[in-house]
Amino acid sequence: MPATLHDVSRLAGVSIKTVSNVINDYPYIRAETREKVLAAIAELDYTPNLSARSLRSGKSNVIGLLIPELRNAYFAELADSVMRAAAARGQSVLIQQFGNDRESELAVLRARRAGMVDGLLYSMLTLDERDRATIEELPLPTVLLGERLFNGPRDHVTMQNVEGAQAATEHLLRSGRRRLVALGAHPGEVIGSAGLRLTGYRQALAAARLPFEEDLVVSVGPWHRRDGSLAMRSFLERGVEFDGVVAFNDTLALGAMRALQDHGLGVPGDVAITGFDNIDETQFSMPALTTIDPGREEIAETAIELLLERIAGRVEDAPREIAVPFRLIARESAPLGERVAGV
Amino acid sequence: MPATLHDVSRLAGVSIKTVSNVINDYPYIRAETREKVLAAIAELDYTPNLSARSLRSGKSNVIGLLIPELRNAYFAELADSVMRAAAARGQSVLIQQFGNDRESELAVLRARRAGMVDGLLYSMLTLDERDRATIEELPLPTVLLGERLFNGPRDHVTMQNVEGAQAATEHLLRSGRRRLVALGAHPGEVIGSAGLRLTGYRQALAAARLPFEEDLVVSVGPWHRRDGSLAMRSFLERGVEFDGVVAFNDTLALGAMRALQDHGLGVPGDVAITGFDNIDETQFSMPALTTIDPGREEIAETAIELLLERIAGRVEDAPREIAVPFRLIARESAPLGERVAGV
DNA sequence: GTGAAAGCGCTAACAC
DNA sequence: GTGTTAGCGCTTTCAC
Repeated sequence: MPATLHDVSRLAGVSIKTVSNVINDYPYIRAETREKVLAAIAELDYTPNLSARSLRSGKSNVIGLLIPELRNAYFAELADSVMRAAAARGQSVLIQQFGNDRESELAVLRARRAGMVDGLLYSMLTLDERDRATIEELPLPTVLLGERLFNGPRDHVTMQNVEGAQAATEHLLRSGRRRLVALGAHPGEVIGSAGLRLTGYRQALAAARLPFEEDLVVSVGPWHRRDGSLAMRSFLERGVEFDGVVAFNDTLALGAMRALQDHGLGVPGDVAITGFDNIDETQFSMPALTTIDPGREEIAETAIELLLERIAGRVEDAPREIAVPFRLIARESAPLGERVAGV
Repeated sequence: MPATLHDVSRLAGVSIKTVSNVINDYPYIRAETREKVLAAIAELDYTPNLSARSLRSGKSNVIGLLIPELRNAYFAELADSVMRAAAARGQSVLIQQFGNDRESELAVLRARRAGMVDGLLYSMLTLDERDRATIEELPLPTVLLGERLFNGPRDHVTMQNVEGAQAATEHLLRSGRRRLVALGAHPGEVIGSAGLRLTGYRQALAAARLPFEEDLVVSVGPWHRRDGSLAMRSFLERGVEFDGVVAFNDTLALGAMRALQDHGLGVPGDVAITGFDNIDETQFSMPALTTIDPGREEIAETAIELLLERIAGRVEDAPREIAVPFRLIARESAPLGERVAGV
């Protein structure tokens, strides 16, 4: 049976209010009183009951993080960053995964954790414009992390998808590649990561006055390594000529790289390839992967910051949208300055 | 202002207890009453306040998961499995990372979340025998996942470190390799993962009547890809002959593989290599990594099960220790049946 | 500076 | 079957 404030106050010979004051660093307490209280706390090994505290105060200091799945390296690293940023501000993080389908994503949103969580960091995956109302009506302070629902109903911290993909594509073009596969498209999608990155790819081609060829666009559903690998394999069977790949994320790129090499193609000799996300692993792949660093740390910091402001009620104004700067990280899979002989 | 039980009861024209009964699926309620209550709940969009519920009931249905860090793929995948197992039983998971140093590990243990979490799943990293009392006195139901503190003070779900490492080593020996590097040792450690896996390695050598050579044991502190890569690089500089590597986890193996290939050595042609953990990525590395699958899913399921039993107070007996079965997964980096010409 | 007391929203005796 | 009520442990208003 854990000790309560009452136990402490009884042992210290003061009132419960005084104990509460000590715990909450209320400044005007006689030093001697504080000593007594602290001694009693130590003796009883007292810890405040957090349920009671949050029932009374209306704050739990817990933030919910809604992501597709942790076994996806990007989200694991994002969660890691979010938890560090949260911990630095005295907040805990309750993670909820919703997988890859719309139904469970909606289910997780519906399952409200009133009183258990003060706010939500939500990385959208499958929801879109028709779910705008759902997002708008979430009963908790919420900051969005995905890329859908622009001019959205909520604060939104985004990475620069279009610009990043454009930079990756331009990087390949600059090194002399001309026939670039876009790997990871989601047909019909416009404002999701896939749609935006495809836009960046197209913009880079247009700026270079190169034609956009449907033939070079490869659709891939989930962006896992296996999917990248399989998609590239079947693309190779089609016999379409190409000398570069703009993969829409790192795991796709790593999977594709594997398929290329299995097929006897050298990277970057025959085919140069870029990824997107800068997950840890890209530094250590063979070859090391050129990628776009979307600023994960900064996204996490900013999102937590915005959310805590909303929770504190410090801002009442319209939703804010913050685009975090990206960086192109040139590594071996698509070195800079290289010029290809063939093709 | 969210609706409360009172609001619902008022609107439905029944008492608060009746509403509570409906919510908690108390069986003996007139259908008509239940209808009225459900209608009121829907109209007010009522959700139970979880802080209040857990203050009152003493249960939060939240489980704490203490792990070193989520950016480590093994722990991300473990967390994923734990969260799925927990979700299937109506539990949420609050993850706390403590990094790689003893001090923050102790700090996380000390920071008790009384009332916020019903129990702990704790994957020990740096603590050892001298911390036995600390573990023993944790004020919450706790199930251990790491490998230290055998015959420990708590329920413990372990992977078969010794047996797994022995199987990996035997696998290499069976394919004709004779000079096997043990990669990832922690000098002086006995009952941690590194110590146990080294024991497995030694046992396999002994069983094959091969000498144990200190020269072939490579120490690596944290088991990240980079560390594996660097350690292998400096080992290569020493010029010691070898034809196989038993890496103590997958990321070490992947890093080492990279260093080997950079050095012009073929895998598995010149050097065969095995990992440990069976992280997703091992299927897609180049070459695909032979590894030990420690049974992550089953570990998660079992650990949650034991923990919930403890929380429910269904068991009062001595701590249980459960070793989950492992599997060797032979892939390209160390194929079975292969016989090497050289060396 | 410190104490008394109300009440956050819920569950569960207990009464009827 | 349903209602009344005490109280989980805390914060906070208001006295003094």
